Amino acid sequence: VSPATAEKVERAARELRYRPNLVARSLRIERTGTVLVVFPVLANPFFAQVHAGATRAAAEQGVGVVVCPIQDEDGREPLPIPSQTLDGVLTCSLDKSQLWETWGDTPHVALDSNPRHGVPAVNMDVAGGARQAVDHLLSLGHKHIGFLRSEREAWTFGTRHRVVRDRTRRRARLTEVATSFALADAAGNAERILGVHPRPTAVLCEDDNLAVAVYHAAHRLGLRVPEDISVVGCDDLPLARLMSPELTTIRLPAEEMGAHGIKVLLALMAGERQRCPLLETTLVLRESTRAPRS
Amino acid sequence: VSPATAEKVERAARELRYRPNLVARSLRIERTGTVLVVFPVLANPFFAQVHAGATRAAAEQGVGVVVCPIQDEDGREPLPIPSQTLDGVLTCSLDKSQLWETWGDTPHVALDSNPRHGVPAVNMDVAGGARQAVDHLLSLGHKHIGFLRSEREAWTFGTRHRVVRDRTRRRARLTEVATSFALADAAGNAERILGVHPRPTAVLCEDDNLAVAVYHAAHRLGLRVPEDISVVGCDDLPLARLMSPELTTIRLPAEEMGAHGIKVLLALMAGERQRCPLLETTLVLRESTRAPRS
DNA sequence: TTGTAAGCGTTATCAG
DNA sequence: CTGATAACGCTTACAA
Repeated sequence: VSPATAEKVERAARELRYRPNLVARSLRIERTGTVLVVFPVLANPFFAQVHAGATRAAAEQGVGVVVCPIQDEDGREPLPIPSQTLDGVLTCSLDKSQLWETWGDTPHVALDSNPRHGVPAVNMDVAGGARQAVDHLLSLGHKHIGFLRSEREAWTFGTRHRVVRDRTRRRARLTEVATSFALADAAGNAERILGVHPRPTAVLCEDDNLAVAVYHAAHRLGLRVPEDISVVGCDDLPLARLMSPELTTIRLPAEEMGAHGIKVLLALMAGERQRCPLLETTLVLRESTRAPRS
Repeated sequence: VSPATAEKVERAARELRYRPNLVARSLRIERTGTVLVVFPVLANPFFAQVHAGATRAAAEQGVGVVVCPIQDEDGREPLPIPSQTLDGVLTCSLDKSQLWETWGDTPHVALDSNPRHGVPAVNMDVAGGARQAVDHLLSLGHKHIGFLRSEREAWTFGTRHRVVRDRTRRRARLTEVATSFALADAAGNAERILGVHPRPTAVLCEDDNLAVAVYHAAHRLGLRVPEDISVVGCDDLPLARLMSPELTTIRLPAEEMGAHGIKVLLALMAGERQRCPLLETTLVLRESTRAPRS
């Protein structure tokens, strides 16, 4: 374009306060440039990390990301889902296949979900992480392990549950307590698992926040971590390094999963179906685990 | 419509797997039925409550809500903002007027923000809440109050800061420490404020999470709450009732603000400008405050 | 009750 | 390099 006309056009645009109509543009080019990321709840640092990874990966391709949770923080009340004009949907930690119909045939990739649900899934090696955690406790000599697990049904929780049961079989006693992630529940259930007789010498938690509840309960019961009770968390939230003693926890590649999910989704939108490798998880050893008292 | 034709149409629709194109529909009716809610960060229960209120109020009018944070959890890295096709924008706890230009002239209401920024603002009585908290401590007889405040500039923090300074003037000594909300910072700064000589007998925190950090620091320094140090939080997160001792904190009407914000926004979209009353805040007295040792 | 046509604001194509 | 025109898929108004 000639610089002269370009200038003329730009001035006219400014004078008329011209704003391109993005809806019309989307209609014409047949894409909105936006994908939706759906989480169970908003206020969880793990999901925030997934989101950060997804958002940055999407931005690299000029795609925007908006978020929507399906529950409020108490984890009870379902929240309405926006039926929006979107290029794609990325769900995280949701197994509800009924929910997936909300978006008809818009491209959909699931993070941290059952890979057998017909939706391309990007997953972390949840089983491997759990295995490392259990093996760590067994190798320290623990013979009675508590498992403060999620009462919610989900692929992650299911696989973790299975691994913990299988791996402890004939090697240690296992005491399970199911809980919601709501703080009040977690606090009560943490006390319950520490109140079992005989008491477990170590507790495995589905989540770092639950580990906080266990610390809290231990404190109330006059037990010391890790002298009286070892604790292992999951997610490696920033919080984990600030607890005293610092929390041994399973690190999950949250950001990486978010970024990877977006790549698979964008590929899917372009018509290509990609292979999805399991993302690596590692046990981060800190101060909250040691051998049980003899 | 005749039931016969209706049936015929519906069958044809099913057979052809017809999906209405929402973009085309939006172009024609000139609205998308979606508003964007923007928060500083994702993983904060306070914002989650605001979101729940906003989402439910919007759903009542058939409007969907999507969310977007402008920072990642560390509070450092800015995240890209989706420039989307939206009917309106609700920002929460953001003062950055530059950011507001992102949405051109789409209707915009600001929550918890400076009312003098030309954008309709729905606010809580932050000043009143802070006043109650300070007065409570003064009436207990505290003569040296610590204020663990946010280092970020924002309308809320500014007003609270002003109230705390004005209200303590000539009535108590005031020791201020500014901090970010990042856990590592908070932990360090909590220790700093308790390390001051002479030590404050009470600490006021910008946020319940900061109060957790203060509890933590107190514990490390061998101080007991509230015998050695009184603590007051802000937000009344679910967490507050689970701390031991239970936290005295300023309750902010988060859900109400979200719902009210949506109402004002929808009215604005319809062309009406509404008055915005200050939403009530109350100090919730629990166990973390008492008179100082004499 | 059913069918037709115009128009929303873009982008893309094709003459001038 | 410029200007006119069709098409995206829907809603709405009006005619058959």
